[in-house]
Amino acid sequence: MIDPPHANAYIGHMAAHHHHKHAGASLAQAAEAALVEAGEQWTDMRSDIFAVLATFEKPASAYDIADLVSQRRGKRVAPNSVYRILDLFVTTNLARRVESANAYIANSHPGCLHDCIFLICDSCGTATHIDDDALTMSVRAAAEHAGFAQVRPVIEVRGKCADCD
Amino acid sequence: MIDPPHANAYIGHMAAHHHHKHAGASLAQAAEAALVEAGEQWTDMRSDIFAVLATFEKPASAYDIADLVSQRRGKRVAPNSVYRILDLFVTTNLARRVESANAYIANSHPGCLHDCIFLICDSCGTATHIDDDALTMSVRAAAEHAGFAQVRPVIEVRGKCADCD
DNA sequence: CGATGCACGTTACAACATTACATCGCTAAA
DNA sequence: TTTAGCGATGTAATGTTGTAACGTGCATCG
Repeated sequence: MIDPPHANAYIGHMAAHHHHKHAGASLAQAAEAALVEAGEQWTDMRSDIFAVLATFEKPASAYDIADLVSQRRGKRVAPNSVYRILDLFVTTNLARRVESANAYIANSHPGCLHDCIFLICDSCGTATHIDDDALTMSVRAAAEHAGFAQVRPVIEVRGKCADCD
Repeated sequence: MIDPPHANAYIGHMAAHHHHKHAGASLAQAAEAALVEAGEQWTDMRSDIFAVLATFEKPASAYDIADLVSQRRGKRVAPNSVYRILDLFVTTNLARRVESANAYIANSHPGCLHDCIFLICDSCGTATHIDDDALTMSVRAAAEHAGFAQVRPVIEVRGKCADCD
């Protein structure tokens, strides 16, 4: 089976659902709601860490966050504590880990669960994300076809963004 | 535009070209040829590092490799040196970096250039890879559609392999 | 009141990665 | 033949990312 050369052209699928993209206070509120919904507490520490994470344009390392949260609280917060909470955020879908950057980024629509595709600029480091469920579902399907279960796709694209190009 | 529910089903594309999958000595030979082809030298050190890398079933960390190469040579080889050579291997397509594992894996068909999809088992750590050019081209296209250039897709799927499932 | 559970603190350490500079061996120009 | 240059590797130090083990404070509930 051979695909014709044009078979791979990008079609521009859009997800079948619509997102309410949050920002600022609205985002924090949505995050709190999602975390409580998951049966977890919205503590001061978690709130601070989420707030700091949300201020970043680029994926933030746990250490970046630890530094800023330390400043904000006037007291050293160990990376350790930050990792614990970041892990919680990732499992509850409030944040994502960007594997190719060893860093984290706030989910701008928490509570809305699906795979996403990150585009990370090698020059300026900013990350944007695409939602293309057709594509991510195909990746999942390919993995399952190969006998994998409980799959968690990691789809990231490194390159030059439109600004840095 | 809304995709019908079945639109994401996995179709099972195969690449339009055929690979000669190398193993053992044949693989080392192919690697040497590819490196020389790229205008680089095939030194003893590079040969040893490639050989060690190729023995791994699972993605190998630079430190894993450093340890084994040190044994093999009876003399400490610093991680540093290993990283240098791994970087070279990655840029010349003799090896791939598995971002979600901070580790490297030999390319079983060096000289054959295309994106690949890794499946990494969370239980046993083994990695297999899928070639699905339709899928990877779609990812590239999606990124380019978003204004990215010089794109380098990182597509990995974490999960449970058929054996560990 | 005491027991339990959870969030967070503290310390130490392990794992991954880079930087700067030194040395060695080869080759090409003087 | 010397020596200047260059690529590959060695050495040492350091930076960054991630985890483990264990302690403390605080709320809730019997």
